[in-house]
Amino acid sequence: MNDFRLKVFQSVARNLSFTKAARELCVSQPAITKHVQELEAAYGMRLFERQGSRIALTDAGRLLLEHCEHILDDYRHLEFEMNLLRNRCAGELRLGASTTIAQYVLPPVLARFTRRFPQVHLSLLNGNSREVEIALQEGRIDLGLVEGIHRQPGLKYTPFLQDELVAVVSTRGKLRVPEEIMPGDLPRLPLVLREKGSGTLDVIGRALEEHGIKLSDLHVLMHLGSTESIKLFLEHADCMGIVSVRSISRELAEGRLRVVEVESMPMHRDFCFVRLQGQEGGLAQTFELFAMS
Amino acid sequence: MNDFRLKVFQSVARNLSFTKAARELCVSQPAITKHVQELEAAYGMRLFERQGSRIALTDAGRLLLEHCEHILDDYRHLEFEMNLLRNRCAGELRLGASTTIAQYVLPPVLARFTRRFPQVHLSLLNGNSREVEIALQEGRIDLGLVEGIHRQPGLKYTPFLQDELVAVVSTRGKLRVPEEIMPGDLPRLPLVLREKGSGTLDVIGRALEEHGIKLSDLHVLMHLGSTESIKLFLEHADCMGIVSVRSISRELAEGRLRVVEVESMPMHRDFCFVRLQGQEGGLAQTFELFAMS
DNA sequence: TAAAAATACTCCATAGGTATTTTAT
DNA sequence: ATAAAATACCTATGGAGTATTTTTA
Repeated sequence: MNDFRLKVFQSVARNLSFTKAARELCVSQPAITKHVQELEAAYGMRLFERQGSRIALTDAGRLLLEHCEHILDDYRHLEFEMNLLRNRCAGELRLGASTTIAQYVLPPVLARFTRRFPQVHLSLLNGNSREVEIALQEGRIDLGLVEGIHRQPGLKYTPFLQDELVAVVSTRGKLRVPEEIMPGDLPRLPLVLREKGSGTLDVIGRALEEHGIKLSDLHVLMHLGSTESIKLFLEHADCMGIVSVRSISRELAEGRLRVVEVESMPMHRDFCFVRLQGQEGGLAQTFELFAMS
Repeated sequence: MNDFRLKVFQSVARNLSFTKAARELCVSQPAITKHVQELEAAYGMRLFERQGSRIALTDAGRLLLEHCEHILDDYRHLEFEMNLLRNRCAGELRLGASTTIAQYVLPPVLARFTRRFPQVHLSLLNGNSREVEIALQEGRIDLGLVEGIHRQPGLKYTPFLQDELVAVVSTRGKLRVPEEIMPGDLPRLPLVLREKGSGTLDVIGRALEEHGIKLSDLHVLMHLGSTESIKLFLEHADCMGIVSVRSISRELAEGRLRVVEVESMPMHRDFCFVRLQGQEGGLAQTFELFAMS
């Protein structure tokens, strides 16, 4: 058995898609197929029910997934502790992250990290995915956190978290929008989105394309440079925004915003760590493993 | 990472010898060296202190060993449960085991197994290693347990337990023997050993050879056909026996026998499972995994 | 000098890729 | 017709072997 094979299985099981797993793990789809087939051969049982393109876990698959999570956790702990032993866990760690991650994901992680490793001096560069990758290549940062869409050669990506963009409206405005809408309804609605060049708009663009809609078809009232601006704007205007779920947990909890489901148009993205290829170990890896647990 | 690599490391760490690990896992010694080197490269740290031929675990090695045991346990559980899911866990399982194993190791395991799987009908064939292997090849048994010395082609061995032969004398006899003796002292002592052709005598023979002593140099009072006979004989005669530690736990606890250490002459042997190659899965594997946990 | 580990080399199995076909919606 | 999974085929790397050298007790 080999741990990458387990990671492949885990990814397929979580995404319920060979293709998505391939994207997430940066390998080809046939490679995924083969790994799963090898596993199925090894255990002499099917792990997925293939009903055409729909796949579902079998009992054996569910059992494997449980153990899988456990074993992969163990591996992570092992890596982490070996890393602690190797490094002196002091010095500087220069991070770079794209906007959503830097604003909504990292703060609690950074707090936890500095509490655990007070000797490490952290810095955080803010920029879009491209800028973060360039900073990495120029040696201005040690570890990047980006939306893993465009894979640059020479960089090594490892999956971190999943993110979902959702349409939201104010609960107090006068805009009449049902709980669920169809992608075709979007062009008729007044929208506030992030600016061109942002990862967020990219994801929206690609999701629309799947339904034959172009960004230019939309009725975009305004492009704003940050999610915070959009959220605040929404509370004072009768329009709809599309933002990361991770940015609106408080607003949802307090009932100031509500999600409008766009039927069969998931706006999914993966957050990844990025490092220079061959830069194994060191504080960067310590941080990665710490953030994952 | 790959689980066989971890098994290699575990075996080296337990035996504190690359060569012994190679024997235990049925691979060449250079293969072991390479695996350890790969691990050391991966973690960027030495796992073993090499003081010439003596090796010892480093801090990193100790840490890895801990995690290793844990991860390999997980793998075993996984295999076991996948096995339960695949098999109906009923039917017949025909075991074969060589004497020491059948008498001193298996009984509690068999009891535990039938409690857990009452639907399985167990049978146990008794014989020396060679006989067990022949029974396997002739399809008369499904799984063998032998002293893994002579590797037959077409059979697949997996390590089970380690065993040690020790010299013992009665605590009540008149034989004067110090706590520790040298191998050279053995020919002068009256001995009771197992019969020719037994695995036990084989091991003793090879251990003696290491010190340039032949079996025929010994003063063997008697060759007996079972360990039980030897133990009972010792309690009524002033001589020394050489038997498996696994056979004398009660006698040691009750103070009827005592161990005489033979300086720098370990009489070590590995117990292995044996199966026909390509006979993966099934009740045999269920039993193997059950016995290991 | 003998025993253990390391190195050198050769060979094959496997993992990964691209291109293509099959299948189900 | 389209999108996902499976298959075919090729290549390169890594793991295993044998033979040999190095090291140290």
